[in-house]
Amino acid sequence: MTTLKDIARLAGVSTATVSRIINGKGEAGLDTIRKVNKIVAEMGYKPNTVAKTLSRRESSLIALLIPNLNNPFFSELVGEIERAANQHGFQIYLCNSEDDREKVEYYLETMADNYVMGAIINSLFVTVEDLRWLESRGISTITIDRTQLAHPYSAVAVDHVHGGYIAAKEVIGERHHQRLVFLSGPANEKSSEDRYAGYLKAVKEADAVNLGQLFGNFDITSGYQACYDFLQDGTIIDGIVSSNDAMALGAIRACQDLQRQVPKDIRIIGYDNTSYGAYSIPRLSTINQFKKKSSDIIIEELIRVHQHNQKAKKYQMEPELITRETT
Amino acid sequence: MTTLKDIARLAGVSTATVSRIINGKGEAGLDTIRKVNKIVAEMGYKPNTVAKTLSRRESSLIALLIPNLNNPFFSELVGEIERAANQHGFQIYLCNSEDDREKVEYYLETMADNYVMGAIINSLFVTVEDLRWLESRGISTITIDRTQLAHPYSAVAVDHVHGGYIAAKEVIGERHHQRLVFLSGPANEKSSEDRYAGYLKAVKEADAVNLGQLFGNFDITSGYQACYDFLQDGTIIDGIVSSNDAMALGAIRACQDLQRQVPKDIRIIGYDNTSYGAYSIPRLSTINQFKKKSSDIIIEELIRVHQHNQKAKKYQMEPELITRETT
DNA sequence: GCGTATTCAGAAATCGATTGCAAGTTTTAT
DNA sequence: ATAAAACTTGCAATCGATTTCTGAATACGC
Repeated sequence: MTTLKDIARLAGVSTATVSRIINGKGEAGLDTIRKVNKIVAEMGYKPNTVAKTLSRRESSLIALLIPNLNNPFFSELVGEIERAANQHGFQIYLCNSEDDREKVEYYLETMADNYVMGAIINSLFVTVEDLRWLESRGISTITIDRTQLAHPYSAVAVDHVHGGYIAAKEVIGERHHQRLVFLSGPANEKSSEDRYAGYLKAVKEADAVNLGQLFGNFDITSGYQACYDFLQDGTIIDGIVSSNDAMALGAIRACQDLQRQVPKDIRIIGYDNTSYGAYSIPRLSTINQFKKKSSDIIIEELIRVHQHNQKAKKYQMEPELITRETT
Repeated sequence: MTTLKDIARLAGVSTATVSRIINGKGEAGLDTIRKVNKIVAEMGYKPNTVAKTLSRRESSLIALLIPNLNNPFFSELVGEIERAANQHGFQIYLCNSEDDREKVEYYLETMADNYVMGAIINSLFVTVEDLRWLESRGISTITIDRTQLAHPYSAVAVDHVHGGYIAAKEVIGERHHQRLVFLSGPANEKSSEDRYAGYLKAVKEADAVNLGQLFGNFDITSGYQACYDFLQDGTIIDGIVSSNDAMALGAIRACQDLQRQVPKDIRIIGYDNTSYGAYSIPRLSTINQFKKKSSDIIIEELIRVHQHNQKAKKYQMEPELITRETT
């Protein structure tokens, strides 16, 4: 492999000069620049990433900490973030926490070890102290959605209160005295609680009855279980507002198994707008979260804060109702 | 941060000695070992990953090249591989190629740049030359499934011919003169073609009629489209054998939209055993691929070949039929 | 023409490890 | 007791960049 040294030797200058020219830093004579650039091009020289990382104490990786990949919301998000990061010359360091504090700690450490430029955090098990620790290691952070944190760093979140509100309104429609349940994520999960707050507001406004929350962990099996257990004894309800699509899909299946028709007997709405909901039977109504747009914002925010040393911002995305067949 | 130098100074020995002790390499006096270890523990010293990578020209990353994350087969696989890699102290460098040759090239380069220890390859756009190039850069490779390559490196694959065979047999059952179509992945996709071969064998044995292949790209939308277009004009078929679960789910939805009952009019089987198929309406019969076991094998094979310099092996996994409601 | 400001470019330290070589010390064999 | 073998350990080079400091060369003002 060609190294900086080789280029320097061939151009008859020092490595310092070559480095400066390549990075467009500081000064250099016009003809020196031309000569060096020519040789760089001829040799197809590319700086060694690892050496660069070591000496700058910063890599071109962005850490992405998520609880799992089974939930299509996350897998789709990872894809979008990867794309957005790529456009700015960054790669993804995937950290799959499985909602396990030990794995979270492991990954926080390896993020620092690898001098990642920034970290995108989505985990129930990351504390404000963790974010501070990352900051102390020169790592910018941004939390996305589904976190329960109040912190001074960057954040992108959908307006979940509003999302829960429009979801519940869609399920209720013009009807009166509707009996509803809220299919929630893990207890203490902030975004889920926000949606629940919006749901409660809609319930109140519409003179409906809230039969409480069912708790799941965002995956399809947990949604199925929670609904099946709840409906098994014949409890009559009119609608289910779910905290995500996967659990809603599980809920549909549970209704089917218990001979409740969707949407005739029970109307159901999901949250996230993942591709599986678009082709389920019946097609799932849901709330869209603009994953693509959020991803661009996330990456740009990280770069903005890190490179230009500007202060962190909070972003709020407006959720959007997508009506399909389950409501 | 504590560095090797600090430890060396505190222990009153050279960095060389500390390095040797930490890595269990070569020789060291028993009391020196004890002393150094004590100080290492006291200071909570952890070697700098990047420096180590630079000097050893090998990192603790394993590259994972996949076409996308939308297909749950991949997202579930990524999760399993990540888990398996972690157990051996490796992390994942996620390379999402989007089946785009340019992105593949980009990632092959960055793999080398980052001195990844090994690469797990699943892409239609990687050539044998690419694998050779990786080898020349000291990167062990293993291809998984869905590749069209004959190469001398490691590989894990399900016996897709057999998988296609048992899938088709399940759809056909004991019936005669069945009219079937095969819902395929992209043309030239080896594993899909293998399954097709197995399918053809079963068709022949059972005296059934093959109406040909429909092509998709493994995502749910493409499965829906392909089936919808094919069935729209009233063509009568008895069964669909799909190359993956996502497309099968799309196919179910297409049948529903065209008033064909599943499994009464048309029986459908998927492939991969992803979680969405377990809760669809009707529940999807499928072929299981042992993602977890494969993931362990993949990581262990990479380590075996790389660290112990042993020759590459090929692994064949036997597929397993999972009967649910669509057949 | 001379002092000063500005450019340009190199030497050398640094980032934080690993490792080949050689020297010094201890063991073992005879 | 002594030569040879086997351990321990340190020096210094290396991995491949970045960056501070400094000196030389050039430009500029008057």
